[in-house]
Amino acid sequence: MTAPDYDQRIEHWKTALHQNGYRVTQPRLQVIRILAESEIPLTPQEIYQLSLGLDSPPGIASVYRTLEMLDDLGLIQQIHQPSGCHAICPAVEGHKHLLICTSCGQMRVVEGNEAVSEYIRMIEEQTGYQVEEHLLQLFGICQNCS
Amino acid sequence: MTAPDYDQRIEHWKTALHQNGYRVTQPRLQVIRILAESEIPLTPQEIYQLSLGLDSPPGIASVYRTLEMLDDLGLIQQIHQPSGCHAICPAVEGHKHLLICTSCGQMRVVEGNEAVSEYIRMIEEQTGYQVEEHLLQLFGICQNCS
DNA sequence: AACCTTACTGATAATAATTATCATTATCAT
DNA sequence: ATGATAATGATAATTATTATCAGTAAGGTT
Repeated sequence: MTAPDYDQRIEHWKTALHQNGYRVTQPRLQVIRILAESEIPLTPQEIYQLSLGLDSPPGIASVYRTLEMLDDLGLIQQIHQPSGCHAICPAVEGHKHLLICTSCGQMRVVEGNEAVSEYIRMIEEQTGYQVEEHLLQLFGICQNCS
Repeated sequence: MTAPDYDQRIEHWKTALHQNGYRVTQPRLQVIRILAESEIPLTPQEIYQLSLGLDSPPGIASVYRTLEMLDDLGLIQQIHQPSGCHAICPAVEGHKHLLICTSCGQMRVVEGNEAVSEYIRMIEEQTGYQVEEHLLQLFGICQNCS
């Protein structure tokens, strides 16, 4: 993610806090910066460990509280990896999916596709289910690592 | 899942244990039966709770040990739900996906599709990633619940 | 710019989930 | 039936997450 994108995301998140009646506090900003800056998904514990390098780092409880708030606002999402399930990254909006390198962990957002939507509609017809949500994540080796 | 399928799966799993040098013990069989029998994904703790209804139920440690073994053998897989990430079900082989009812939890296996494979190949070309694995799970409301 | 309300914080206790330890037991090849 | 040993149960240790509460800081108001 380039610098302007990065700053823009942070501004967007700060605005979202404001508009929802949350205060923009130092601990929250520290967690937000770590998340927005990272190119790989992070666990709550990893975020906490990274924060320890900062001046007056947040307590572990505030890390969890901030993540819960960001999740309520839909600003982050969980990554579900074969190796573990509590890594977190900025939420992917709309019809997009995550592509994650199993070697270096780098993540990349890719566009969804009409073919996938079509597949889901077909499954709905076949099964009678109303599909409300889908989880599609791709794992592989990125160009750097191969 | 019909009764013959159920028995067949248990026989298959027992054979797999044998062929990989694992002993077919009572605690393992108890966990295997609970998993094969269930129509919904179960957490380790739920499996343990269910086992308490049996004669001489396995210890919690054996439940975890059995799940680790079954996972190593590729016989089970984890379900990644928005609400939590440690539910377990028998592994889906080949190009199939899981469809899970967010109301009653019932799961159903659906066939994959050439369109999905095509989408993944397109992403590979666009990004230079070699996609080795993908996670596609659909969540919705089943016919019974709607 | 100082004040005031109260949402938020850090420290830590409590809870829950998972893993490690080890003496005893049960599996299964012989 | 026997013996080697993989596996077990009980429980301690570890790790992750959530709850509690007195003190603090954000930010609207004056």
